Amino acid sequence: MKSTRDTLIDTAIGLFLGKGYGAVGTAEICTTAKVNKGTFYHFFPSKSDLLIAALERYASLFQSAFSNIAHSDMVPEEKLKALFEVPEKANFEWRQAHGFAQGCLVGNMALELGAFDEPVRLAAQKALGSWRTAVEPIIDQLNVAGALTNVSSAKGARLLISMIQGGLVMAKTFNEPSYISEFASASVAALKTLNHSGRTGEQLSH
Amino acid sequence: MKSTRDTLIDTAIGLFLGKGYGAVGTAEICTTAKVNKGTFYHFFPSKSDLLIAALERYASLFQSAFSNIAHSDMVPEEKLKALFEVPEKANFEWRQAHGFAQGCLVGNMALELGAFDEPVRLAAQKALGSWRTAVEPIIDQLNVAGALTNVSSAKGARLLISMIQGGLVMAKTFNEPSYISEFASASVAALKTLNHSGRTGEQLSH
DNA sequence: GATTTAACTGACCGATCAGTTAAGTCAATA
DNA sequence: TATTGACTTAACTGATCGGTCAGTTAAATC
Repeated sequence: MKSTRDTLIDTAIGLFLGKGYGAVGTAEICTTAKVNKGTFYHFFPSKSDLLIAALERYASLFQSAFSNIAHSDMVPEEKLKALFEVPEKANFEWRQAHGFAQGCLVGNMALELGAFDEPVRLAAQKALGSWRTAVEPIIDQLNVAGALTNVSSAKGARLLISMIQGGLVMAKTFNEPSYISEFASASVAALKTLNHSGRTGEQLSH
Repeated sequence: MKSTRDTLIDTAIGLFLGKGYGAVGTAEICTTAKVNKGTFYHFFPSKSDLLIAALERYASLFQSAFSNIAHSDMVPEEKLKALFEVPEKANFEWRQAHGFAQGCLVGNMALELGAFDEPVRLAAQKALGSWRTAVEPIIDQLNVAGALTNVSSAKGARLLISMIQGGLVMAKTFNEPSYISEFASASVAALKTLNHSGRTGEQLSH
């Protein structure tokens, strides 16, 4: 049996994904999770703190998925495609169940609250950072395989996360999840433009 | 002297950009615009309708900027870079004034409300569509110049809008506007992967 | 100068908001 | 058996929400 705290977090992930933060009240969270108001505030000092816990769990879910891909036995180019397909699959399933694309909790919350709720912005920043880190090994593998030349793994991974987030915005706006991976195969060519021809061992500036 | 209606729209653009939709009340909009509650509802049937008017104005502002670039005398590759620099400049200026990156009203609202407020989602969809259309001539110019081979202008332009939106998510999350155009120069290479080698005059499938 | 119209006023409404309070349940421990 | 403290309950608070409404003002129209 899932703990009450975990139930609240999972309920929050679902509701915030579906209706955003502002449009979901604590009362709705409680009735959905079948928990009383006081129980909510026993576990979380505020609605905002629940959101941060939700962001952390959501982030670790996708971090695992990205990390599994990075350390799988696919060839690096296949890994890139698989990366884009993780959120795309989630959005297709969500649309099947709810009628619309969900986007990504981290991107959604960052755009809704990031400008004035600093703890939330930092949680989103940490989430995207963790995803970037999970993806970095793939850039290194492409460097080793010769597909790339000494591309900064941080910058290369950031390009991938940025492209995925761009696709998520398009997917949610057009209610079309396939926009997420539409340009997955274009990402390799984009990465190649980041090629760095400095001496081996030299500190990268990016 | 700006009309009361226009004042409300401009005020809404600023407030919704800064704090999102849910976190801004009609009372705050009215006091900021120095307008009474009743006056607000004389011009707009609801808060949501004001948002849609704000989205339309915001969209046309950037549509003009993109269109001007497309029809300027720059070489096509310079135009691509200039495209990314429009929102980047806006975000730098906003951060200078308010301490944080604003993102983009269209992307922000699409992610916050797009899942359950269909008119807003459609307004955002229309906005992104108008930007895509404004950008399409650049793809055609790259085709003519030989930098691209028969790339679908719709798909190419969508790649650009998608990459810009991705950069905007990164910029707002990390409060770092330079992330918007970080991969502008990588976009040409990405566009080239869309090259289509079908017979001339053949209907493109995308 | 009578009438109509759009612009505008500000008090007001019920609903809902996030969050609080205090009483009680119950399993683990002493 | 007594005590403890994590957990749960449900009624409650003051503030704020989006939106309404009866009425005022001033300029245009006849």
